[in-house]
Amino acid sequence: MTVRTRFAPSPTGVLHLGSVRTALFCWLYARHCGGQFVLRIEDTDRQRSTPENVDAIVDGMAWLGLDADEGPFFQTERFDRYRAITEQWLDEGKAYRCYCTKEELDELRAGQKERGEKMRYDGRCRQRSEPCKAGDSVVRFKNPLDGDVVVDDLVRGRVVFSNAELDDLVIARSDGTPTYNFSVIVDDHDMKISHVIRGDDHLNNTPRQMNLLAALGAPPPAYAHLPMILGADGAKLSKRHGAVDIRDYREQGYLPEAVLNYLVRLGWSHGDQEVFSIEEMIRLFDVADVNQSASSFNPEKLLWLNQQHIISAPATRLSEALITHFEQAGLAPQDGPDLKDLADGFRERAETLTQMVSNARYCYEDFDEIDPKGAKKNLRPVILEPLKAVRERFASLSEWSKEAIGQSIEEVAASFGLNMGKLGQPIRVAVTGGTVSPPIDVTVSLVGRERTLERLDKGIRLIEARAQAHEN
RNA sequence: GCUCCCUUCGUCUAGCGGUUAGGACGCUGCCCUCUCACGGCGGUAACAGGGGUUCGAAUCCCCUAGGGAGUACCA
Repeated sequence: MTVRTRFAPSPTGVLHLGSVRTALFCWLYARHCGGQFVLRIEDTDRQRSTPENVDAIVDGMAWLGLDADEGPFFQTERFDRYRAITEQWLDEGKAYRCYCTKEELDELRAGQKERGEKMRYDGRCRQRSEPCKAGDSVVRFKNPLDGDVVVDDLVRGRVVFSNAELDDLVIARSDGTPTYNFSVIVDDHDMKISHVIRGDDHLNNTPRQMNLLAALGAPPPAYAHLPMILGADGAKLSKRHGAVDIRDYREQGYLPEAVLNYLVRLGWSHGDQEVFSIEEMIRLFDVADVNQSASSFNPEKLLWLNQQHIISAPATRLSEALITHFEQAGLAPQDGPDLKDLADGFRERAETLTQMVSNARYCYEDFDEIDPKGAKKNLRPVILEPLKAVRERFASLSEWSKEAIGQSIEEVAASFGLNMGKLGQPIRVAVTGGTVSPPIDVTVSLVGRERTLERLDKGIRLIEARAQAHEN
């Protein structure tokens, strides 16, 4: 049997961390098994579905690299198919029209609630024989009255539901459109889905769907219900924690492989391993290894993983991802060093790509002012002559390389009886305007000769002015 | 209310009858060091509670508590 999984989001919201985790597990399992992954947009709720949300889903999946083998399919394009089955079931007596009004149903539920009973439709229209003329009607499925439905869940184990707990659910609204549980099973069957991998919140729907599938004469797929992801405070994932558009993570400088790596470790593990490449995830992941308890979103760990992936990513990969962040920062890559060199110089000190760009700003743009504290501490008269000497050495270097630069600094420092720290930090402050940067040889080489000389001159003038002010 | 699911350090997790309960994030001490990082070596901190079963329970069973989901003409 070939494994076919599907990710079936509803475009009533954007693609967020929770839905991405579900998508990831579906995708990984399909890839792991050499099967297919299909994307299906469940847009039967026409009031709340929007084209913007469809874009958010499709774009988000593309950024993450969660490519579908089939789809996206849209349920709104399959209404004829659902209607045909509804009609057939009506003919076969597997479903019936229900004319109950909203008021009638509210009253029914209120009474049940008062008596402490389970709130459920009592099937009062089941026996109605005459094609009751008046008003709107919905179509309800005749759920079996007794017996059990057994779900052999891949992560949950065996879960048994009693049909007595289930009621006759609506499968077609009064406007003729299908409802969720119904369209899902028709599609899963038509699309030959072998494994339904979805959020825990659907476990309760599963017995209903299995009954529906049985009415269709279709064997049920394998089910795997994933534990939910909660917010950092243990409450339901909301805008406060991470239920934001997944594309925001791209904007904030996260690498998709880091996001996926973070997510795969929520509910799944492989020994002590924390960092996984996409290939490793595919090779090692199995839905049977997923655990059963909900987990909380931890932004710090995501950040750490992002840095780990930044550190290990090929420079070309980073340079491509960096471009959009330059635009965001109002910087032009051609105004400074090659992005690959930049990435190599800065990768160890950036948790995000946006951080990297902001840390490297002085490589692409001049700064107005030197950090006052750094200047006060490092640009002092004692360092004036060494700085001048370094400036001259830099000016006469035949080759502008990290090695040549480093050697120059070392030699000048030695000739003045200084250690690296005494000379390196003043250079850093003069050249970057701040006290933090990559190793000084790397920094200087990235800033470039022209800028370095200008900035050293500026620093030298500053010290001279200071010395003079001191004398007066 | 009813049905279903879940419960190991603050967080993510390992564990699948016998372990000094392991790893990771975070926090923290030290080392490395031209700054900041990265990295290395340590530290902090957990089996929700109560009953069983067993020679022996984090591991198996039951109860309680807590958390979550569903109970729609939402998905």
